[in-house]
Amino acid sequence: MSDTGRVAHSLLLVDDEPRIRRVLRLALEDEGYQVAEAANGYDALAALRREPPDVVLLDLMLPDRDGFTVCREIRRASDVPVIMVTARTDSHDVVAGLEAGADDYVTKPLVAKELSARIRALLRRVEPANARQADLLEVGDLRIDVPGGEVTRDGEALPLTRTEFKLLAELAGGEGKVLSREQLLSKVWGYGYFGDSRIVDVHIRRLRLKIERDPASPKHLVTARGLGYRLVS
Amino acid sequence: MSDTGRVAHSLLLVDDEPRIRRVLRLALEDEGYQVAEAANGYDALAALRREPPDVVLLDLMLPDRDGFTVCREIRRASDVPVIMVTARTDSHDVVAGLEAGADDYVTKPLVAKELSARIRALLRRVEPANARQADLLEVGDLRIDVPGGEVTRDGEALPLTRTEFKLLAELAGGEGKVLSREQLLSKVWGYGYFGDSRIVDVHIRRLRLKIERDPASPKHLVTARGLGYRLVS
DNA sequence: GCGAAGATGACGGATTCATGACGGCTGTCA
DNA sequence: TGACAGCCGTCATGAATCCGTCATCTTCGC
Repeated sequence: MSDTGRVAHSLLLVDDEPRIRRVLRLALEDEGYQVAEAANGYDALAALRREPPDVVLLDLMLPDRDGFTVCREIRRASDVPVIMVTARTDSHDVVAGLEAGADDYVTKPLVAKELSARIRALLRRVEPANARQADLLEVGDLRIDVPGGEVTRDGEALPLTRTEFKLLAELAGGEGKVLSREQLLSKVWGYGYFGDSRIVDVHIRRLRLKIERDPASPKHLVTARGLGYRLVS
Repeated sequence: MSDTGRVAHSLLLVDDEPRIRRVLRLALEDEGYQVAEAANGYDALAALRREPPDVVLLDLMLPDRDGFTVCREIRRASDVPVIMVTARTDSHDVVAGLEAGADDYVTKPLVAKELSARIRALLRRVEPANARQADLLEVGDLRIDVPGGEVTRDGEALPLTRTEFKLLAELAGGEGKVLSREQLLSKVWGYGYFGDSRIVDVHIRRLRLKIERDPASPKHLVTARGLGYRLVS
């Protein structure tokens, strides 16, 4: 899979103590997360509506209503992953928190690395379900269905080979930017490839024969002389 | 994989201490789970292969290899939910366990109710993904009745064997996506199948002979050369 | 017009898949 | 229990096609 363009995961940190929020925020940002904050249940629900995060970290003791209730209210409208973060270690609270719909329950004082690992574990479980839709690229009149391994024009499938497809998908992911032969080689052929970089030219040509209406004067798959190739709409 | 919708969830309990296994088993059966046991990593992997449970409870200290390794080996072939259950409370171990692919990490001595709640929370997260397989799939003129184990065309039942049916159902569930031989092997033949992946080709062919009007030029069960197969309408 | 970079067409080796055949295993039925 | 049919995994073979390389031609920028 191409790790290209991986954005930082976003967290919503719900806790009434500014000092704890600050500590946690710094630690989590350090782990590479993008952190938003809320000081009470009301703000949390508002923030959730406004901009759904990837994971919610929810303290149990909040000024307006307790964390269990907030969690249940979140669940009424959303499947967002929720981790309870609280000082209450009693087993009954753990059960109550999980029953309220939380995915995990960790107790303060907490170790940032552990919290981060739990967030990652949860994301690992949740991500695939979310990623299900994203992979449809469109360039000009081409539709590139990455998981389907298929390119269509006017609903008609184009018979691309594996290498051609990977090459096209890579160029399409570059959003019109010029990609050098070396970049394409390493992404499509893999890092260990030591052959002639002219191989790119040949496959570019084969691609053009299939996706360009007039392969002799390409409109989409354009040469950037001395630099590489790029795909434009 | 719950072929069986509303039957009790099954757990695989991996721990080398018979006493602990007994206590846990009783507690978990009390909570309504169906519990299988394994005393070491080797047995665990074998049991997993034989009959995949809904959740694996994995002790860290095993006689043959440590739980981290076992977990990684499980992950190499399966997405089954794993909860580490261990006496080691050190935060480094928690992180290592989660990094090895576990979904949760709980420490002994443990409270049955809490463990049960964590299992439920995990299942809640995982089930929808499994349940996504609709009961009745339609592809082209085929109707695939998954729980009924039957495929009909024009109201007429096609005599598929078990393997053929599972293969077809898996492909139909993929919604036109390309599924690699490895994916199909692990889903249809199950975790840990080590035979030749050409077995997929052979069954694809047998399927084609039964579902395609012209098996020599398949319209539905299409080859994605170098990638795998996919089912299109 | 010249040199460099890219385009083009052809070719043989290497992959990859389709196909048919075979033997072992299992469950069934007498 | 023994015969039998059906299913499954393995294999050998042959065909399709994909891929990397090369030689040559064309185009572009100066």
